[in-house]
Amino acid sequence: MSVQQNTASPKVRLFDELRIAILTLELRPGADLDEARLSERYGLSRTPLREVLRELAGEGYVELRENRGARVSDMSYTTLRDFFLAAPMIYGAILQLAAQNRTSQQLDKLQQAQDQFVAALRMGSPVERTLANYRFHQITGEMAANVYLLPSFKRLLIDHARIGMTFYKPVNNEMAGNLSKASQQHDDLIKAIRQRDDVRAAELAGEHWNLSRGQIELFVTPQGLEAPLGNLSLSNSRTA
Amino acid sequence: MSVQQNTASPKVRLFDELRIAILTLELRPGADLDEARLSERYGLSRTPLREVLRELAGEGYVELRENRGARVSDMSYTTLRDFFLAAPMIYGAILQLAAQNRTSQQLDKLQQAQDQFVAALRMGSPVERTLANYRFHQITGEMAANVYLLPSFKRLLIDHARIGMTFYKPVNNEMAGNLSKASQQHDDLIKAIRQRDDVRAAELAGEHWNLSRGQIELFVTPQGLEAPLGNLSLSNSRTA
DNA sequence: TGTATGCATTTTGTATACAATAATGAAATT
DNA sequence: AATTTCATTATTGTATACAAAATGCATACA
Repeated sequence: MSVQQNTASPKVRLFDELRIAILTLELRPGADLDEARLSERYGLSRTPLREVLRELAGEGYVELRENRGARVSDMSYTTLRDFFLAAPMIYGAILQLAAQNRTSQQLDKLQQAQDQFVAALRMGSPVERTLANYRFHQITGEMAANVYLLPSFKRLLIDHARIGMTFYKPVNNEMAGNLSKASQQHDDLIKAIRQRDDVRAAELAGEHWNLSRGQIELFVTPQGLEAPLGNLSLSNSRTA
Repeated sequence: MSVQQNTASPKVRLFDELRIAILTLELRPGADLDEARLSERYGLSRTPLREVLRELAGEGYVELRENRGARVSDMSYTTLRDFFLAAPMIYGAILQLAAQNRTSQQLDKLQQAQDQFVAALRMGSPVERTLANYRFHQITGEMAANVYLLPSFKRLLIDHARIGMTFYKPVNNEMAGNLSKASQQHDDLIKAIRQRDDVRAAELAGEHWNLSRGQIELFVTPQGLEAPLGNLSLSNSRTA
């Protein structure tokens, strides 16, 4: 991870730590955010804390309810459906624009993010992997640099990270293989973006998305268990 | 306009009035928002005022700069280009989803908004026309009800209103005709949405967008003046 | 037993005072 | 005369105190 970070103001620190905690599900969707508790924990009075909560709400991390405090943005099967509808379109557009508009500095940053992603795949925790992947796509958003697309893109990235934390635990070989495929696709994306090949970038966006979707579906609709119903509880039926 | 509105809390009132003022260019892009002045004007202390500014920033109405106050979100030719890129895609998606998901109550609201739009066309000011059009499309956004698309859609609506205020002043017959065409397209959209015909709705979205784009282009690239260069300043050359 | 009512507690919302930072302008130096 | 420096002023950021609203709980009642 990067070195200096402690110079940031307490407000920025609070903002970032809450963001990370939400992205990594350390703060669960729907969790209540108590102002008094948070302000004490971060050594900040409630006034700036409330401002931070509003800024987080603006980006979709939390939801504010009048006279009833803030909570971490919820995720239901409805939002999962919304996600599946919106993500391919927005990701495609962002990556296409990224290929058109990227600067060479941004390209370097993207490569660094990918290096961290690879490192996280090899020996990192799910949290590190999720954050590295988040960072990779965040940079493509910066490259695209379209003020009208970014709000939705950022919102998608938040929940993609959270969905990933839920569903991307590789329990079998197929899932583990998917992760290395994802890494390969990142490399291909960098190449296309470097060459300013926006058509290829959009194409890769589609492939990357399909892989991601497949991974999620492996969890949402797992292969059914094989034991016949009546026998299921035989081996360890102690109660009743 | 609607009747009761004064029951709202001063905070909500401030929020809405600022929103309207920004949408109608009463507050110009880039304009400074002084906290002290605003808080005095609305009889609200700076604490809740600052919270309102952050909420407005979250939706893209204003931009916050650390230690340097808020200003109305800027518009440049860069953002205009971004707008042209993003708008057709997002509008199409929103209207398609609106046709799929609308409730009958929402349909009624949409018809009311269209009635107000027609009224504004007949005898209203540009401000009323812009706000009625804004409201119409805002309702289609509610119908679509996709949390990931809405942030970008809302951001587009803000600047579409502001661009409209700049460019939709009908100075000739073609422009006036465009407005009645737009109204006709709204009627067609309502019909498609009522029938849950999402394909037709997406198609109409494209047509509606093309009309809007043409209107803007009429202003951005007007027909050149015809007088030859050397003679241009002859008739009223008083200085030099 | 289930439901309503009112009080006590907790939590959120607002105002004000003060601290920190940025903007302004006058004086001094080159 | 132009530019830098420094003090003054204006504006933003934060802490605290208080007001308002919501929550939880005990009691009364059907």
